[in-house]
Amino acid sequence: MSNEFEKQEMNVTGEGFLPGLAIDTVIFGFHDNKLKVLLLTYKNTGLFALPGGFIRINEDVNEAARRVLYSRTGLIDIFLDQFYVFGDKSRHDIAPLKTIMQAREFTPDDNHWLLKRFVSIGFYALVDFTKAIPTPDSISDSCDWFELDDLPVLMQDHRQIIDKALQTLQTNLDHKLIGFNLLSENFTMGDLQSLYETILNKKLIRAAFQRKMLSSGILERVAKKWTGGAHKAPYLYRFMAGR
Amino acid sequence: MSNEFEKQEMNVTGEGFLPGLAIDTVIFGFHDNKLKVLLLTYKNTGLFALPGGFIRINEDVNEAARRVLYSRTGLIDIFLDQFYVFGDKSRHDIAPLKTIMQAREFTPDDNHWLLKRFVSIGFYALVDFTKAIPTPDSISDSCDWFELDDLPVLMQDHRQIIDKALQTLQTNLDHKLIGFNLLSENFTMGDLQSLYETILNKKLIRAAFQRKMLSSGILERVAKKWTGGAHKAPYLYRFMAGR
DNA sequence: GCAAAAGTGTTTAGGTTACACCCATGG
DNA sequence: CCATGGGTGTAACCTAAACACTTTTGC
Repeated sequence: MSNEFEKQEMNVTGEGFLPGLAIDTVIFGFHDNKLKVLLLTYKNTGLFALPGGFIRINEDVNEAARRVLYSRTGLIDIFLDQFYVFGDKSRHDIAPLKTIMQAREFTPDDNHWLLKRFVSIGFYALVDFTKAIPTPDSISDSCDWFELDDLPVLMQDHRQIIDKALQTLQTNLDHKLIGFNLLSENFTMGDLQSLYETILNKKLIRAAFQRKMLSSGILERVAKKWTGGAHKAPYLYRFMAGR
Repeated sequence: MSNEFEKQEMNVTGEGFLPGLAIDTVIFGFHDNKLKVLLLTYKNTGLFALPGGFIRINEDVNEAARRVLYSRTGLIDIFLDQFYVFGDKSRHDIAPLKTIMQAREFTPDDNHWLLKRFVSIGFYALVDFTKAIPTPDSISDSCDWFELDDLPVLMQDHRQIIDKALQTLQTNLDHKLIGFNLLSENFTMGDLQSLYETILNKKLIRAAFQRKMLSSGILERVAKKWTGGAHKAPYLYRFMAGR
């Protein structure tokens, strides 16, 4: 179903899309106690990039971002938010784009629409790592998770976009209580704490963390317990639907 | 000096500007214990709008916003921040634009660049009311302060833009300590408190407010005192340069 | 039994609220 | 001298930090 979009993304005129405007999404996942982001890889070029896309003529900007998120992960109803517009003229850098196109046997004209200056609206998304199905787009070879503290060199200003997204996530984590979106439906308090510790990059006090979370009233204790380790079985918690 | 821009803003092709992309600025001021915003007025049309503008081909988006702010107020080095991108397709509403143009004896073609769909980047600015010199742009008749709780009907989605800007201001007021930008260089604690009360729309406890502000360490007490009322002379405070 | 992780109780510290009191000033 | 607004002191209150203790489980 996304074939139709993808064909359009590669068309020669850029017709059907708002000109000069793009979306870049920083898709965060959490696995093995590591924060990860989803990157597109271009195998024959050594280039890495954030998933992104363009806005269709008859589409809301936020809708376009959801479409990008869906087509890279297969997920809907996911936490997704704008965080910044990247609009410096200095970000205009056509070399990597030319490389990518040429690696696909396509030599673009110098005023090909993709080589024009773009202003990009940055979005960040929080997804359940186990549920996302990374899917490359029409001009990339693969789409994979990369650890946030072990990122490859990224094209254009995509590294700054990730940094700014992480900052936003850090400042909103407490305030908006959005961490759950990175975990599976049921999780232990330990899972949640190590998620927080990873995002904020600092140790938290176990007892204090537990009480703060419980007193916030948004966690529901699921009666079931865990099976596994050589220690007391932790409760499982769930984000309460009733806000 | 802004003549050059303004001529361009009215040109027929939109040449020199990024297509389909605009800036809208919510410029906040504070006077007589009222929060105000700067609006452009179109006298022969009954239309009101936020100051806005376009981004020049060779200009950063944030630069463009500073240029708009400068050309409407004469102010530089002002608090100015992005807060949201308004990109719904439903905001495309050409009727008011046609009205404005026709009121200026200009009947645009239906595919005039100004009548195309625009995505707008919302900025909010905090200015010293006494220092700003409201200045209309080339297509408006005047530029004036309006009380936030007594706004006229605004064109397109500008009312929603203001509402979202106010929300952003409210949530950032404590966190980022940006209130000072709305006052003159020196102010009393009472001034600051009534500013906070106006923005947050609730009464604050005097003693608690004073201590919180003083303990934040960003206020410097200026030795001079106030002349005036039938009561103890309050200290004047100043925002500390040393962050 | 012991180590490890989980859950909770208790004490302490720091910040906020509420209330009180004194200060300065103009009428 | 008193009403008014400004500044600070004090105690009550609440939340968070620090620490301790108990529970559960696999080895």
